[in-house]
Amino acid sequence: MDRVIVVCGPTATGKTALGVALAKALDGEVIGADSMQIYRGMDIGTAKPTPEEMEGVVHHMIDVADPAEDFSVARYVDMAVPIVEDVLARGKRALIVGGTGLYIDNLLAGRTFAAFSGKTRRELEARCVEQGLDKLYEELGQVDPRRQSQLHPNDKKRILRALEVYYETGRPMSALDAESRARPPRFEAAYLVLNFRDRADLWRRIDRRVDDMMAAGLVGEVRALLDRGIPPGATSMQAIGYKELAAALRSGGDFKAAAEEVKLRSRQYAKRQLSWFRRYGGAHWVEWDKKPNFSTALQDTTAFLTQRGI
RNA sequence: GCCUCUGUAGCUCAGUUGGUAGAGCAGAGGACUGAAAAUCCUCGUGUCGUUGGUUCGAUUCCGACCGGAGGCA
Repeated sequence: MDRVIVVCGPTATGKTALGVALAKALDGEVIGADSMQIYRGMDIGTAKPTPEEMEGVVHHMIDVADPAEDFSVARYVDMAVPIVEDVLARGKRALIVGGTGLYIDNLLAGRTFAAFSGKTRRELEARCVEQGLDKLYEELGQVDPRRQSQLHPNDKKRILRALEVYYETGRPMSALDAESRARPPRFEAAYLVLNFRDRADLWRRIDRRVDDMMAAGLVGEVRALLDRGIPPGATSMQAIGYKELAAALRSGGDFKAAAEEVKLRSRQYAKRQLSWFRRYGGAHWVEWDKKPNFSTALQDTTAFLTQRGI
């Protein structure tokens, strides 16, 4: 079984830098696991690694989609699996680096995805407006009671998705899930989770990073996207930093207030990421004290990986 | 200086015809297998500004005082 190294953690904890340091130390390549860094032209707001920050380490799964197209976990897995396989086949270490837990989990799990048209989802959206979510929740109870029982009646997004999967594949989503769970994972992984010991330090780091992004011209980056006609409903425009500034640009509003909003949303996002990563059993946590110390972290993490036979 | 309004959860406020109070936001925790930087769920005791008075009982009524806002001078 091929072993892969996952470097994850909430936003602004230094995943990029540690990933690069580990890649250099272990002769590895980085495979990004970030749902927003995949979009071209979204650099500042996604804290995408610059060529200098990459320090010559090969990075995959960054800048692989246009902000106008809708990306998804399915496409991520389709693209990333062959890349990881290729990296390993060349005898290199594969470092999965990013903060999108869903992408990480699906890359490692044995799940495969059929292509969807998008038509079914649009129809379901329309029906949801006409008939109401309750009706669709009921309908899900008919076609996939097991999935329905896992979902809260208010969880519109997942209810629609479950129905979409059923109508597109002809099979209940819960059955597909069960199959993928039963399958062995594609890659065995060692998990490194980065965090700050004191939450206040993480908050400070996030605030400062947003200020830096504003100073680096985030507003201009968002304006360029809007000028290109990227619709507000695009998946890429769900990104924190982009949706708030796009709203401010449209209303001729206050960028300072928008930046504060971005800080707030980023903190809330970091909290959600933590609750995802806390589930990873056997993960090695790197907890920064005040600020990251990459040289000790490098020693510490390589020792952990060696001990795990990686 | 006088008059009016106002002071309730970290913030913005609601409310109690006198029996010690509740929303939104923030915060905390959780979920999460085809949009995920998305989406969803759970969690609300705070000298009701301070201090006297009336009352069996006051955050609620009355007085004084201390903040804040506005008006008149």
